Amino acid sequence: MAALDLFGRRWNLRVVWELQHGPVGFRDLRQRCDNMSSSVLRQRLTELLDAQLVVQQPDAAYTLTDLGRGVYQALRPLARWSDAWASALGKDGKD
Amino acid sequence: MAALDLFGRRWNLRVVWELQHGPVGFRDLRQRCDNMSSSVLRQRLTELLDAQLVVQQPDAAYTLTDLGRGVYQALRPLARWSDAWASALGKDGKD
DNA sequence: CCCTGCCGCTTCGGAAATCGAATCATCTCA
DNA sequence: TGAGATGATTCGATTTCCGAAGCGGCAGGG
Repeated sequence: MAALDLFGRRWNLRVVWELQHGPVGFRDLRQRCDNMSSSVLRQRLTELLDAQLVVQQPDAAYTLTDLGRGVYQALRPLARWSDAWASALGKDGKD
Repeated sequence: MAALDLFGRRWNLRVVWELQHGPVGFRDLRQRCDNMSSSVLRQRLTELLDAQLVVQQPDAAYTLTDLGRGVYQALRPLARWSDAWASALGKDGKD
């Protein structure tokens, strides 16, 4: 249940999601995340570092740990579902 | 990506998760969700009703739609991962 | 050396989300 | 009628988030 708490915070899911592409620097990561607030990004990264989902390389770039890659794997069904969700809303939700 | 936005809100993941057990009334649901704020629960339910993940039965109890059950299915890998996560933190994180 | 530019990161004031307790209207049962 | 439960709403206080400015460090060029 701690997972639902960790990922219930505003950018954590997104940060892990964006980190899939490999090591990314702070400013790059911020841009990938829709230019989210740098203060919040730092806070989220601290949480993810603490949760051992992310590590910081010697060159200061952030990257997923094995654990973090596991999250990404576990997130893929959700991504697949979101497609079904989008098409379901598109079909009968005439807004 | 809209999914990451919807589920990036504070209790949405948890509410869907708790709704898996079947139709639940407002107050019961609130208790299951760690006695979250009733105002926020109402807000989240409105969002989930709007997203067609949840419907309200004639007796006013809330329950998942097919779409909502799909989310729960998509969430199960994440739940399985969280076990691995917990044991990984338990092994080398001596706190 | 000094200037410019990029980097990770921090600070801070205002805005927005969340909390939590009180409250309302309704329904049921005695 | 009166007590108790329900779904739902309101509102002030607290927490979180935002976003822009700025810090120190580290290159490269003049």
